[in-house]
Amino acid sequence: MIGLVDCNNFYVSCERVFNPRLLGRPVVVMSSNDGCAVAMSQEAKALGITRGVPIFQVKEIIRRHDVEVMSCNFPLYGDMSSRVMSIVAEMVPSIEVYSIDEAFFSLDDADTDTLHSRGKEIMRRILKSTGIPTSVGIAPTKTLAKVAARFAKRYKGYGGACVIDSAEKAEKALRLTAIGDVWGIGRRTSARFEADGITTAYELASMTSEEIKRRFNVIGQRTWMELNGQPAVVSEPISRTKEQITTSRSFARTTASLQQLSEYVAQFASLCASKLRAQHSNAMSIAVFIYPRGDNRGLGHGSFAELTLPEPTSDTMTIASYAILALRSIFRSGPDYKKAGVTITRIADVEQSQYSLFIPEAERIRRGNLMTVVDDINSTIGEKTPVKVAAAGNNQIVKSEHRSRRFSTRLSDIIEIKAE
DNA sequence: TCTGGGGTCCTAGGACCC
DNA sequence: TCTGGGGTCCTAGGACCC
Repeated sequence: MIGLVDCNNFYVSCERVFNPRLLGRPVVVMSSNDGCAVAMSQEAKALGITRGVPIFQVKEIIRRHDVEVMSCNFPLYGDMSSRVMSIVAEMVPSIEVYSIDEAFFSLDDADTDTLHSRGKEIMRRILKSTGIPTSVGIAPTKTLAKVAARFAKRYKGYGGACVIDSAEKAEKALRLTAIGDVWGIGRRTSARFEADGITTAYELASMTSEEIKRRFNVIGQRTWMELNGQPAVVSEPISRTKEQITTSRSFARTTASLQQLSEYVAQFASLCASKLRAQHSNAMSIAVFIYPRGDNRGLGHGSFAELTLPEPTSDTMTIASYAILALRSIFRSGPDYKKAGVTITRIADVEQSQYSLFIPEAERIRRGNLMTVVDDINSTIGEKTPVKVAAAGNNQIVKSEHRSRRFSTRLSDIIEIKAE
């Protein structure tokens, strides 16, 4: 059997751990730049605030009901996530961390009572050790475990943990699950199904395999198998190296200045480079994109440029200077820009990188040593004033007006308890 | 007026190889 | 006038996830 542990309203729950004043109240955590709602407490959901809605559209609800709005605080959520995951890892034979707030795990026993109580025990330990409430779903496949976890969340009777361990239970759950709520079936695919009169997960699971093969791609076929209890979604090896690394932001204020954009792009490139070094890789290619105001889809004509680097590298200075070259090739004076980003691709492990014959190895080694020192400084004493390329400037890019402190990762932000 | 960010997988089509 | 067959690799775009 496969289990799924899913943290409830994760970002909001993290904020509540360190700020009990938020308990029992409507709370919204906003996306970067304080733009959209990305996590809501139950109380905020009840007021009709939905995930992804722009904050300015719900201003009136926020004002009228005194909703607490928080800027997102990823260092906090990331740290809380790894605490939750390490607790789960101690309690199960194997774990696959699927996202910041979810993990699949394996369970070898098959008895329903044991499964249910083990699920509850995992929830209890996580809550006690971290303060984060969770839900658990257990079933023969990942897709069914997802269904089970939704049920655990939705219906109080399960006590937070739901087990699907028979055909009858699966059928009951699938009949109550809308097609678009199935893992792997998004907006586009569910619209296609609905046009054919298929509205529940049960109707999808009941199709014949010929029908599925004729009408859908392999993803649809896998989903169908999983709903019928046959595992088809393979496990990922833990901590795979990334094949693509992106850093992008919307700006607090739009800008028409090449100088300003160059600083932002240099910052994004630097961040990409340090993420690259953290996974011990080099990249061969760098792309820069800029969004003019009014272009929400992005990537209008001439707003994207990709360059090949002289050799595989993770050197901040090389990557930043190529990023600025790429930016200059697409920048036009006139429009206001509201967003930019840098993506590095063609990533390979340092040991497997094939370097240029014409760049002296000594230079490569010197740069590598320099980056190691920079990373060391920044990870130990560079908290507030990190060492960086001068081209990155010193400007705050995004708006983040309601951010909590980095309680669990920064000593100067540690929580204080005052005696009355 | 104001609307996130960072990923993965799959597929079709082009380029290329022998 | 007539001109093969079988394959790999890469990339862009679509769809999806949290």
